Amino acid sequence: MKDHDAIKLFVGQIPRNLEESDLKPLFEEFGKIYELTVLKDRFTGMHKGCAFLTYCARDSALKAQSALHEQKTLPGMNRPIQVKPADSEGRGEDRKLFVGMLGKQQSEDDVRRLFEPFGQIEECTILRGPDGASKGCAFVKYGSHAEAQAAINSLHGSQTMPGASSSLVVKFADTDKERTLRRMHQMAGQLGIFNPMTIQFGAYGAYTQAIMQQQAALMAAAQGTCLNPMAAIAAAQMQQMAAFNVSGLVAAPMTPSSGTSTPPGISTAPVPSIATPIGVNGFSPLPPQTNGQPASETIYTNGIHPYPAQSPTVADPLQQAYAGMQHYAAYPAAYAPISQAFHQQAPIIPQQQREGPEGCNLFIYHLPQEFGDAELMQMFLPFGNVISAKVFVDRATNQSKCFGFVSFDNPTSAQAAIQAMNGFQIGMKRLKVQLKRPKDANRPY
DNA sequence: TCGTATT
Repeated sequence: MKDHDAIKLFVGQIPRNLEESDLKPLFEEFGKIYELTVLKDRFTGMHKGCAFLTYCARDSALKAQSALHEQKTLPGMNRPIQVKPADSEGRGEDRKLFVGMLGKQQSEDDVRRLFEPFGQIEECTILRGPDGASKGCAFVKYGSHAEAQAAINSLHGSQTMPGASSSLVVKFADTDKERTLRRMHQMAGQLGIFNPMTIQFGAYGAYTQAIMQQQAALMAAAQGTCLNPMAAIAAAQMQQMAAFNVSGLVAAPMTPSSGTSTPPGISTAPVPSIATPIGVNGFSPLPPQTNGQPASETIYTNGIHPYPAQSPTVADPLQQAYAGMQHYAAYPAAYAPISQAFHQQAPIIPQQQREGPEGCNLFIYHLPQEFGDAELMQMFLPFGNVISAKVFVDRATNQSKCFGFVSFDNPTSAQAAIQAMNGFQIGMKRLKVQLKRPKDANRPY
């Protein structure tokens, strides 16, 4: 039915209105298709904009890749179609071996001779330092996974090379992903990033700062437009609260039981309170509401507001902002268990809609590294009804790329958000908030 | 630095 060495292709940048039957003709011209599957969300059935494609013949896949990959843009897409081997195919890593515990004086030829009996060697590289001295290890790539496996079976631990401290190591080389992960862990070790305490405080700190400054921006806007004594009073009150909150949050110990012998914030003891919502669910770090105001409901549905749209009036953002501030002020560790339970029950509602109407979609750059979709949403909620908030994430590292999109359901909210948030300082950076580039409307049919 | 999605 299909070649034993067939390649499964990943196809990206597919318009979400195209199904298998629409795509088939496009790909069939390169050969007989064995399987073509559009990826769908497992719960909602939502089209993910990509597909897997396997031809019966390996050659067809290669032809399709070279003819289509980055070569052609499907209607309605901004970027060219992607056609390349799926991640599951590995990047040749499944036939590449890492060889350790070689003798320092062994050459590439020596290693080749050792590995030749098990198959066709495509690549053989000794790892060397800057001075050219062997590091005692190498990469050997075979033509197939089976050959590589045979080499492992026969050679791993089979002998000890002169000058090596233990027997020969022969294993599959790390995949790119494994390498990246390893690097991340190394960096994390140096920076202490993966200490749960640190990452939570990092997120919370930046988030708090963003909220505080956001309040200031909102108040400035309110004062500027209203010239109303009440606004001035409200502003003064909120500034006071901001000061209170900052000191309360950052300086106070987070739990009564932690840190008797370590300073607050550096404790390595388990911290069940604030840590859990962010770390486990990626939810907003805001605590449960205590005052009956609606501003924080969104938090518990992972940023999706379960109620009809808030009106984008001046009063509404202020009210919400105010409610948010009270949460910070009032948040004690005692809320932790409630907060935790609440978060665990929060429904996961996948975002159905990504993009709003023209003029409603914002592009945001210079986001703090630790901001996720939820924080982005939270930050723009005061300006109107947020349809979606998406932070771009590097797929290999799961790290934010520090930019994202926010979509409102109306242009007025979008403009208000630009007014208030563009140039907004967070840490060392200033947010860049602008309308998303409109996708090219005048494409020749 | 412009909606990236890998069963």
